[in-house]
Amino acid sequence: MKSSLEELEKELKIRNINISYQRLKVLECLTLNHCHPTVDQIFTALHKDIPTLSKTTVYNTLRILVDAGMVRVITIEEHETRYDIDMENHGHFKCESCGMIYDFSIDIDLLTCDELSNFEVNDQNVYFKGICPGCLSNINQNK
Amino acid sequence: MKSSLEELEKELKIRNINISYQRLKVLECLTLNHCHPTVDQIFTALHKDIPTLSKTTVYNTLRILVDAGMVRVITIEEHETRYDIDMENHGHFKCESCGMIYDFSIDIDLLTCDELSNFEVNDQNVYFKGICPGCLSNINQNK
DNA sequence: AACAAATCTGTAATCATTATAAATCAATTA
DNA sequence: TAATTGATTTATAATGATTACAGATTTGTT
Repeated sequence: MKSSLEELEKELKIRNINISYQRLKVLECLTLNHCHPTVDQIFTALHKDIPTLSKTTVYNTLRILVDAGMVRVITIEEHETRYDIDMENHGHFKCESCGMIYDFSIDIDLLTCDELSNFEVNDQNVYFKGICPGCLSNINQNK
Repeated sequence: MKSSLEELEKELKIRNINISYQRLKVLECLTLNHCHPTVDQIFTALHKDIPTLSKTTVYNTLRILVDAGMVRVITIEEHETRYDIDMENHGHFKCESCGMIYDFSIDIDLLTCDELSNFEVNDQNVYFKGICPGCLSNINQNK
């Protein structure tokens, strides 16, 4: 897993994205916390280190990273856009009780769908919702 | 497939939703056009028959239907909420060229995911994006 | 140091959705 | 039929995330 600032710089250079402190920090934020943050969460996290940071910069940077294929957009819920630096194919589960988002692996069989054999598939998203084990046991304890 | 207004009335009664002309028409619109319409598309389609219709009513009705489990929300794209009356488990493919949304069947294997064995899964959405066969052939012809 | 190009910032504008309150409608009773 | 009650619909205003934009700042180059 790539994590150091130097490696992130390389990743940007490969994709012809100019380097800036803000861009590196947004990338670092996504890399360190694989928590699928929202724009607000990224902004709040970085604002401590970069008091002058503008939310517009966070939006702009994320658009650049998404367009370059380094980051994917997650829209499990209406009005809750999140960002994920893990481009490997995987599913997202959102707990409707605590709001936490979990990654899970998905079967390659899903990809080989006869019906779509004549389609060019560029992007795949699998979103589940429900209750996570932690919240399930809390609910049971309070009974 | 249920389609007549009478059958839609029954469906509403079963779920303890009071019947109104607007509610029936929204339901009918979703039933006749399995095109996963947006709020605007529903509003525009019904406005011809119901000139007094308010967009707020469309929003309110859809919320009631979704809460009752008769309709599901589709959020393939940010800022493009669509509604689907087909509650059977299936995937959605959106063509990035023509914007059309296609249904496709998904494998039951997807559901039996070991990692999520301790999770309570209440909702599953599979969203693909790419280019549909029609747009692919257009692109090839124009080469 | 000066210049040009890119990036960042802050504010204003946009647009879908939600909140709210008054108007309308439907059903019931007198 | 008229009055009453409750639910639904409507129109408008408010909200909030995102985008547009223009000026300020930074960076790299000569």
